[in-house]
Amino acid sequence: MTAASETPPAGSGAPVSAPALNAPSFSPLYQQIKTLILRSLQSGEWRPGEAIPSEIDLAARFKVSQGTVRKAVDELAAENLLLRRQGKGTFVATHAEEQVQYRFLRLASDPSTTAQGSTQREFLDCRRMPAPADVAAVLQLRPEDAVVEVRRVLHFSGQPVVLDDIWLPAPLFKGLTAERLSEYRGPMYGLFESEFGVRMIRAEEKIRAVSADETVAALLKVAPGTPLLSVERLAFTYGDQPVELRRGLYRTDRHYYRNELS
Amino acid sequence: MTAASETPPAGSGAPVSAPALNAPSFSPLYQQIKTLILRSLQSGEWRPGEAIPSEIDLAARFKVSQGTVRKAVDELAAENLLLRRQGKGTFVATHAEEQVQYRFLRLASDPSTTAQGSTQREFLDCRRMPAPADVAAVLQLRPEDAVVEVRRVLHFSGQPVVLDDIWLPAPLFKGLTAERLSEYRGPMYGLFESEFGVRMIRAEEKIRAVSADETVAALLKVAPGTPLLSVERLAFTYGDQPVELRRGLYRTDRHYYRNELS
DNA sequence: ACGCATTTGTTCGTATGTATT
DNA sequence: TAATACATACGAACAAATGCG
Repeated sequence: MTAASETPPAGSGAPVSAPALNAPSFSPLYQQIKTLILRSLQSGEWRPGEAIPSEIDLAARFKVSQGTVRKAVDELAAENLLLRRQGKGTFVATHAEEQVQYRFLRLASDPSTTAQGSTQREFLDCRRMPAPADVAAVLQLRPEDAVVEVRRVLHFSGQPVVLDDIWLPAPLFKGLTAERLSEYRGPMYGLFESEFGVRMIRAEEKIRAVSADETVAALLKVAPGTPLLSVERLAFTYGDQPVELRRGLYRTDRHYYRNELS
Repeated sequence: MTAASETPPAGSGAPVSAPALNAPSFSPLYQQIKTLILRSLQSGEWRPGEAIPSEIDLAARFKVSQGTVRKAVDELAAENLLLRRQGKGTFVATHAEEQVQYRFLRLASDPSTTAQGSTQREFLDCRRMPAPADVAAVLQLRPEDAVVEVRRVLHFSGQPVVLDDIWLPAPLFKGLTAERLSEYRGPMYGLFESEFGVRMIRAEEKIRAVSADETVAALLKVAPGTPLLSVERLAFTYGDQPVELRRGLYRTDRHYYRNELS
């Protein structure tokens, strides 16, 4: 991998990679710059919510043109890792201090019913334990590794709507307690960012329909057997590293999961 | 709306819009070009699967630089309306002849079970009828307007998995019959493109969990009361015009609805 | 209130690289 | 090999939004 800072291209559009090798590991300059920016994000050089250096500064730093930096930043912004604001700068994406809370929550409320009342969070449990086999598998842990297990309920307009069971690799979240979760104002991923330095940048969800069992029914205040949406989310940080497994059960009598296709 | 072909910008970056009006209807050049390309797509000047003119040709036609055309095309490609292929050209997106069939179907199969067997479609019904009130509302029709109602079942590896009820504005789909649907090889939206000139470019889905009633249970071969995924899709053509309402019920015992968050 | 500096956004032009036919 | 088309990269200038003095 030819570092751009090592081999500044000569005035014209000279190729950057070693021309000897015919193919396997070539990538355009802007992709290399993108990787370097990503590395700085991952290393914590710039923190969530902060501005990164201006395009001109980055161009000088990497010894490339502003346009090349621009294309790299464009892609990172398209992936929601960066946020561009004209006249102000380019900022590291964050789950905290965001206009719309819950960047990853795709729940919307029925128009016929409640006009988005307040949202409360209720933490039922937060304990350290050995990873269950299935959890360990998807989080790429060994079975004996410890995880933090969290159970919580989200209420909208006073009604329980979401029951979440969450598993996190314990080493990354030392000191996480129900108290800290309850005290924190704002989304859980915001807490993870600021207190534990773990940034969720992407997630995959698998959605199914299931029946409420007795326990779940009591927590969500529905009749046993009520159909619920099962949302299994695997969330990733930089480098496609899975750092959270979340199994959610959603009441969909007054809410629905919205999705856009294109 | 200042047409770019009317007022070619002077050598430097001169403003294009009438400077008298202080605000409401200004847009960057590339956005105007994007609108013009969109108009040509909508008018059918280029058909799905076909190549549009080269960037250089478009630049000459609209009297702008290649870079400006490029930015317009980039956005249309990002919205999946166009498809760029290096060395070959830029093509109008299509639902037919696509590597992955069913561009809009987010169903994936459990790894533990079947290795993606063949998919069969079974059309149970296709009739013309007055639009039900709720259907008319979301399709922006008057209650007396006619719609085509289609009911079908999708089978994967021989098992019924999806039951779809579909409503289409009848005037746009004259001559649509169960026979034509059955005969056509490939996705339904491919048929709509080639036979009726209706192109689905975007859709919104609302997902809930529901119980199978007697009728549905029989069709999907599950026990009554089985939880099913309810997927209500509203599909749009150019200009954000809704042209299809689809209510799907998915068995999620061997499949799941997958979604990516970022 | 005004203007200035900073930063991203837009637009042009040119040249070269890579993929396809 | 040559022609064509998209992809990358540079440079330059001006526009628009923001914040500060």
